[in-house]
Amino acid sequence: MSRRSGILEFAVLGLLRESPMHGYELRKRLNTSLGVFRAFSYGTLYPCLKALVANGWLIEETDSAPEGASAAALTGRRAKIVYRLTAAGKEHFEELLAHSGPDAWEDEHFGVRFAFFGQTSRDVRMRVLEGRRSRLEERLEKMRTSLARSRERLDDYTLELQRHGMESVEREVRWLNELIESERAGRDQRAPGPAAQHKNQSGDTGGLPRHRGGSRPDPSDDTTT
Amino acid sequence: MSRRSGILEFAVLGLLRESPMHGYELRKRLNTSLGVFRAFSYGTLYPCLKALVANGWLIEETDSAPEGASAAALTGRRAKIVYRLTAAGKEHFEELLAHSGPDAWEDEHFGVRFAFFGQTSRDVRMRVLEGRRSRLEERLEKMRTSLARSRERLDDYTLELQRHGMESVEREVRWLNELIESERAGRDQRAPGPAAQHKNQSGDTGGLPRHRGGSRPDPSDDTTT
DNA sequence: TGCTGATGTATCGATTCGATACATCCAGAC
DNA sequence: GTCTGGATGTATCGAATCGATACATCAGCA
Repeated sequence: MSRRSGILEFAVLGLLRESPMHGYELRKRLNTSLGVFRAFSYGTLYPCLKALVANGWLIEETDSAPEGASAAALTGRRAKIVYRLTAAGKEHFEELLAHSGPDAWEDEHFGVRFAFFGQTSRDVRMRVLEGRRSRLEERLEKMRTSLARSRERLDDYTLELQRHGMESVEREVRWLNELIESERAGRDQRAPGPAAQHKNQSGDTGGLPRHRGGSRPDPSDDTTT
Repeated sequence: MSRRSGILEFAVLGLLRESPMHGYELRKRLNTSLGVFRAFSYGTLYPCLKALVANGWLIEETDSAPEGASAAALTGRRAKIVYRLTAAGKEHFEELLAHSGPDAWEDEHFGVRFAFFGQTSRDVRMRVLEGRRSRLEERLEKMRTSLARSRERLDDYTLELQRHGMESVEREVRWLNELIESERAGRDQRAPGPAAQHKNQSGDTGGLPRHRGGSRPDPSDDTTT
């Protein structure tokens, strides 16, 4: 259960909180709804689901008898497992939501955390946003240093690569600034309550930092895996 | 030797073409000079180096006797292996450079390919740039579709995540457009020759697409691994 | 003197990927 | 009518990769 699967677990719990789902659908959601960030494979998802069930956070229901009442057991229907969040699972997810430790703003986690900001308390949101920002600023600093050190021996294309990379990070920081700003502005004004549906009021709230970048393996790509 | 190691091989060969290096330095370069894209671990790099040596594309030289002439073998000095490109290796790299197949514009490859554009022929550059662009446009299309399908049931933060993701990709496309533009403009005007040092002439050439996004595991992060 | 941190090579277990097998169902072509 | 392709759906396996760590040398510096 390394860095990665931690966030998978979080995402699965979060998605199932909304409604029970099949593994298949879960994977699709993971790779589209949750922002362009990461394509988890079945080889990762199914073991994760099993682990969550073993922990008592999920239960699996075989959705038998889709039509006729008796047809169910008769035909020896295919498995079709629907995963549902248990009370314990919900509680566990709530705990995870409340964490705002450093890894919440690492690349692998931030996008998913952000996707569930709707059910995250305002102060945790703030901490994560600010943590993310300082993380990126550190990164920028390092990029600047290393660029300064090596500028001379680099050719144009490499330089352009560097420049563009930095610009992207800078853009992301600006974004975070807007988001933080708008969180500050909205203070005590809007309840942090779960799943607020305030539908993009006036301007727009700001923006979210592109998680793993605007380019990833193409989550919506239905390469079976 | 899956998708990934293919590009590692390419990058290693390319870096060693410039000058021989230790594995350690190689890794550093991989994670900084080559743009913010990917942190390869030693567990991947060293096996890769061995494979390249086995193929005859590299030779390893133990850089003995750093100071005194005889001190070398005496103390049983530490290994310190310098990798150097062989003629065969150089030839192989040249071949790789000439390829412009679909995977050249996949996320994992594009950044590295771009970093070596200095020694890539103009038409290959064009093909890769255009391939990349259409790849991203496909992606955008899918994102739009999936967003349209699910817009209603998504909360603000999720929506914002989507929006930002798309915007990043759009930005990247614009970038590619500028790059393609400027490649077209410079046609027959500047020799495609290796490592052109035309130092960012007037405006700027355009930009390169952020490879794995403006945010990656932090290549310059000296977490030993 | 001894400490710390950069340089440097190397490996190992755990995780994750990518491909694939297999099965069901439906819609549209023929 | 039935056949075929594609979406849905569960599941596993070998290979690739990661992340951590061990180990060793050397420079600076307190």
